[in-house]
Amino acid sequence: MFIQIEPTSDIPIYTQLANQVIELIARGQLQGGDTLPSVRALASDLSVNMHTVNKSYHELEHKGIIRIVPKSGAVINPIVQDGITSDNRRRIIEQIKPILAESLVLGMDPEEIQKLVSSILTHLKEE
Amino acid sequence: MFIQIEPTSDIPIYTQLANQVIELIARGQLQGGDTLPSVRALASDLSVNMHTVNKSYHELEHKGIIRIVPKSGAVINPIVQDGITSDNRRRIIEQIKPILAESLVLGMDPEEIQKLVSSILTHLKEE
DNA sequence: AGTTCTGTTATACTAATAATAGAGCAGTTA
DNA sequence: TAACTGCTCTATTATTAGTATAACAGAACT
Repeated sequence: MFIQIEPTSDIPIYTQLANQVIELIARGQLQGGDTLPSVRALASDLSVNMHTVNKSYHELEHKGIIRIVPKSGAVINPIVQDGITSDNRRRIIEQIKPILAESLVLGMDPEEIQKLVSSILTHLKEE
Repeated sequence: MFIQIEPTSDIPIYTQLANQVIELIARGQLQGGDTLPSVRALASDLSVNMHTVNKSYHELEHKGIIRIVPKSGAVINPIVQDGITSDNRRRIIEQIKPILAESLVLGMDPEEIQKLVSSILTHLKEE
């Protein structure tokens, strides 16, 4: 588990943690069926409070990315093959639209944005 | 000014406001040189506190999208033609990467994501 | 000139969130 | 059995979001 937290960031710790877990899954370094460390173990590892890790795991569960088995552990769900939920799709659009609008206003043209997205996607897929 | 605030949203009011101004600019409904309403006027219009609007304007100024002329008003900067700042580009990447990773993990393939981005971009440019 | 409007600043308060801390419960696992 | 697990409860601290009111000084307008 290669996770690094920046305590001084303006991004909440539990969000940083959830994002990095998602990236690890996208990269294939974590796969469906793999288990995440226990909240206590990871908290100790990152020098962070147990409840912060717990909140992060529940956020991942709420997004449908892991499932938490009480008294046992957190397991990563296999990547869905039959497309994305319409709910999740709506959430993605709501998140990405303001960023795309900002990119346009800051002087990027649509082609440049497409290239940037493509570059990030391939960079995520590879190691 | 067609701006609508959802007070119950989990997105802060000043962020909602800044995002909608950015979208208006991206759509061309607001152009470089146009002035934004005074903080008091817009606050009264949206039934929101003056300081909330003020914070929103300063966020837009910090992003380089408007400039605030003290004792006068807030003016929209012309869209930069000679590309985006490397700083702004880095900020965009940091914001968009976790969303793209989440899209992948939730079952979208890269082509589908590209199409979605393209669709949002054209939808922003029109009307 | 004088009034109004402007962004700005300061202070104060409430509510919600982020993060930490410690204790305990009950089921799982070795 | 003993250690570990997620979970819950309570508590505290710090920060943020939003509202509220007041005052200042420059700009704009009549």
